Amino acid sequence: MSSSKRSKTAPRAGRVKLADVATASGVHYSTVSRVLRPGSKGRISDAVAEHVRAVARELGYQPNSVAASMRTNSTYSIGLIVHDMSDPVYPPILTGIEEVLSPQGFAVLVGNTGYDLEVEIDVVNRMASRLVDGIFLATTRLEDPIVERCQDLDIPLVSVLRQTQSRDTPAVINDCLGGMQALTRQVLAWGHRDIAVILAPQNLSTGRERWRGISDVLSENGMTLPEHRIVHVEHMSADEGERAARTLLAAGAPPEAIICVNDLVAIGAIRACRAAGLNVPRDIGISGYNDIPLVDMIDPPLTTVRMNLKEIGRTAAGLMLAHMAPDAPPSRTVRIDAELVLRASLRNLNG
Amino acid sequence: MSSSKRSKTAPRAGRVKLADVATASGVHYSTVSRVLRPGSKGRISDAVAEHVRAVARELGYQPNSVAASMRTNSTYSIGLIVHDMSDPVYPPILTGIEEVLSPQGFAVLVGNTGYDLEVEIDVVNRMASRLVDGIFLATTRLEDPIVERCQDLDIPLVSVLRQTQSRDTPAVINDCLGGMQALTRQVLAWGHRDIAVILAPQNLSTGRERWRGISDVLSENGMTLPEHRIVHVEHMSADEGERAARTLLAAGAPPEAIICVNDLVAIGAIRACRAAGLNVPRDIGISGYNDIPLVDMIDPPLTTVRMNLKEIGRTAAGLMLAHMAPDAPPSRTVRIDAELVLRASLRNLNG
DNA sequence: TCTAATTGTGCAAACGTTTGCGCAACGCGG
DNA sequence: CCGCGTTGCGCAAACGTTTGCACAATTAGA
Repeated sequence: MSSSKRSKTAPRAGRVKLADVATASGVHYSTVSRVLRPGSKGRISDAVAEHVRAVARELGYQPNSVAASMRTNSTYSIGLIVHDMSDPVYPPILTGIEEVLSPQGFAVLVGNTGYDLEVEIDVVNRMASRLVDGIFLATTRLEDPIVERCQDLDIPLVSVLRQTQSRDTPAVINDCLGGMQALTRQVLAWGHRDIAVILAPQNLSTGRERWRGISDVLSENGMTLPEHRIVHVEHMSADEGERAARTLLAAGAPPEAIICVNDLVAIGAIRACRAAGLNVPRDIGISGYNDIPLVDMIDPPLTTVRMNLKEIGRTAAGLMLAHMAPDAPPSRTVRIDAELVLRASLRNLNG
Repeated sequence: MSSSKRSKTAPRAGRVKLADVATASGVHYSTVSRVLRPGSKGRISDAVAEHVRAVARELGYQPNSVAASMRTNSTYSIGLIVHDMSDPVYPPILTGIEEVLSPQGFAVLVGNTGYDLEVEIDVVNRMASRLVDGIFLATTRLEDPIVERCQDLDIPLVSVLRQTQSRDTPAVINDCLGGMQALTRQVLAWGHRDIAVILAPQNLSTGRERWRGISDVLSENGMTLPEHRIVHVEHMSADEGERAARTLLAAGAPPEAIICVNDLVAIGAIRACRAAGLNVPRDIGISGYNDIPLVDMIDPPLTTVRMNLKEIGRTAAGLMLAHMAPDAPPSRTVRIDAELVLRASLRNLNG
C-alpha cells in the first residue's frame, strides 16, 4: 500500500513541524506557533501572520496535537463509557455529543465495559492515562465507584441517562418519573387492573425512578402489586426480558398487561408471550420505554415513552463544556422531557 | 463536585509521575520506566523491579501516555470514520473492533461525517493531528480522496464494509455479490418475475456488487430490468428508501417484489407500500440486506441477508494490527460470508 | 528631541516520557 | 591477579509544542 514503512519510533517520514514552517518563512518557530494558534498571547503583525499562514498552507503543515497536549496538559479528547455500543440507546447520544463537541475540536473516545465493573475501572484508568479532558458516564449506578474514581482523579464527569444518589455529579437524564407515571395512568385508564412489571435493578436511578412512577400511580389508585407480578432483569436486554416474562407467565394466569422497564425488555417480553401462545395485544398488553428505532414497525407497534436521546447527548455536551471551564458552575441535573407514545401493543380494554 | 479546580495549563494537582516514583524508591527515573514498561531494553534486577513496582502501586502511579506518545510517536489510538453512528450497521462493528483492540491497549476514536465529504476530510486531518496509529474507514468510495489522503499521510488504513476500485487497501467486506445472488435466486425461485430494485450509489463497492449480484442472476435467467423498475437512493436510510419506493410505485403498476439494497431502505419501502395501500407480502414482496436488529420482529418480518457485522469488526481489527506492524503484509481483501435469511416479507408465489 | 509606552519578534524552558550510551561492579577462566 | 564478558543502573538527549520573558524597534506624548 503506502510507499514508506516507518519504524515504530521514527516520526512519519517528512512530517512537517513548526520549525520547518519557521525556517521556510524566515521567522522563529515561536512566531509560527503564535500565528497558527488562535488565542495566543503575543501580538503578531498582519504581514508576518499572512506570510506564515501561506507558507504553512503550502507545506501542508498539520499541528502535532500530542506535543501540544504535552505542553498544555489538555488533550481535547473526551471519553464516553457505555456498556455496549450495540445497545440502540447509545448511538444517538454519541451523535448528539459529537454534534456539539466536534466543532469545538474535541474527539470522542468510546469505551465499552461489557457490563463488567473490572473492565469499567480499567477503561477509566486508561482514559485517565490518556489525559482525557472529561468523561461521559452512561453506566452510572446510584452509588458508583467509577464516579468516585473520577472525582479522585479530578476528571470532569457528566452522567448521562442516569444520576447518582447524592446528585453531586452533573447529569442529563430523562424524566423517568413523569414518563412512567403518564404511561401507567394510560394503562389504568384503558381498564387494565391485573398488571405486571419487569423492572431494572434498583441500584440504578432509571430503575428506581421508573418503578416509582409506576407504583406512585398505582397507589394513587389504591392498588398494589402482588409479589408474583414483579420481576427484575439484571441488564436491560431482549434476552433478559424474554426470560423475565417467562418467569412472570409461569407464576399463574397471565396478567392483563406487562409494563417493561425499556423497549428491549419489552421486545423480549413480546417474544415470550408469543411463545406462550398469547396474542399481543389481544390477550396481553405490553409497553416499553425509550422509543428506540424500529419499535414503531414491529408487530405489534410498541407503546412506549419517547426520550429524546440525541438531545440528551447535546445537552450533556453543553454541560461538559461548562464543567471543564475553570469557573465550573455547581453540579446540576438536567431533565429532558419524556413523551408518551401510544401504539398498538397496548389496547383499550374499555373500547 | 471535585475539590480542587485546576487551571487549563496546570497539571492535575499531585499527579504522580515517573520522577516521583523514582525518588520514592531511590532509583533513577529511567529505571522506573524500564521496570514499568513491558518490553523495555535495559535489564533490571528482580529485587529492584519488585521494589519499584510496589512503590508505584503505593503511590498510585498512572503513566502519562501523552508523554509516552510524544517520545514513541505512537498513540495507541485508532480512528473509526462512519457516516453516522446511529445507523445500526456500525455499532456492532465498533463492538467487534473494541473487542480485539481494547485488550491490546488501543483506544478507538469515533468520527461522524454526517455524509459530508468536507467534514470527512476535516475528521481525517484532525485524526492525523492526533497521530492516530491507524484509521478504519467505513465510508469508502470506489475512488476515494480520503483513502488517498491517508496514504499521503502514511496512516495505516483498513476499509470496512466497502472496498476501493484499485483494491490497494486492506479491507474487510461482506460477500455482497454472493449474498445478493442467493437472494435473487430465491426471489426467482419463488416465482417473482416483475421485479424492481432500489439501489445504492454505484460509486460504492457495496452498491455496485449488490447490483451485480442481482443483475448476474437475472441475466442468467434471460431477464433484464426495464428502466422504470430501477431506482437509486443517495444514502441508505429509511426515509430515502420510502421516497425511492414511492417513485417506483408512481411509475406504473406495482412490481411483484422490490429488492432493496439494505434493511433501512427496505423498511422505508415497506412504509411506502403500505401508504400506497399495498399489503406486504401479499401484494408485493420486499427484501433487505444486513439483518440489523429488530428486522425479525417488524411487520412483516424482513427477508434479508445476514452479514456478521461483529465478525467484520474483529477481522478488521486483526488486519489493522497486522498492517500497523513494521513488516506489514501486502494489502488483501477479506470477505466475510453472507447468509440468506428468509422471512415473511417475501412469499412464495408458487406456494 | 527625549522619554515612555507600545508593538512585534526571538529565546529558551518546560511538559513526562523512552532509550542509546557509558560505566561501575561483578563473576570467571586462565 | 589480570583481562574480559555480563549484568544493572544512571545520564541526558530527544520528541514538538506553548508561553513567560527579554528586548529591539517603532510610535506617541511632552
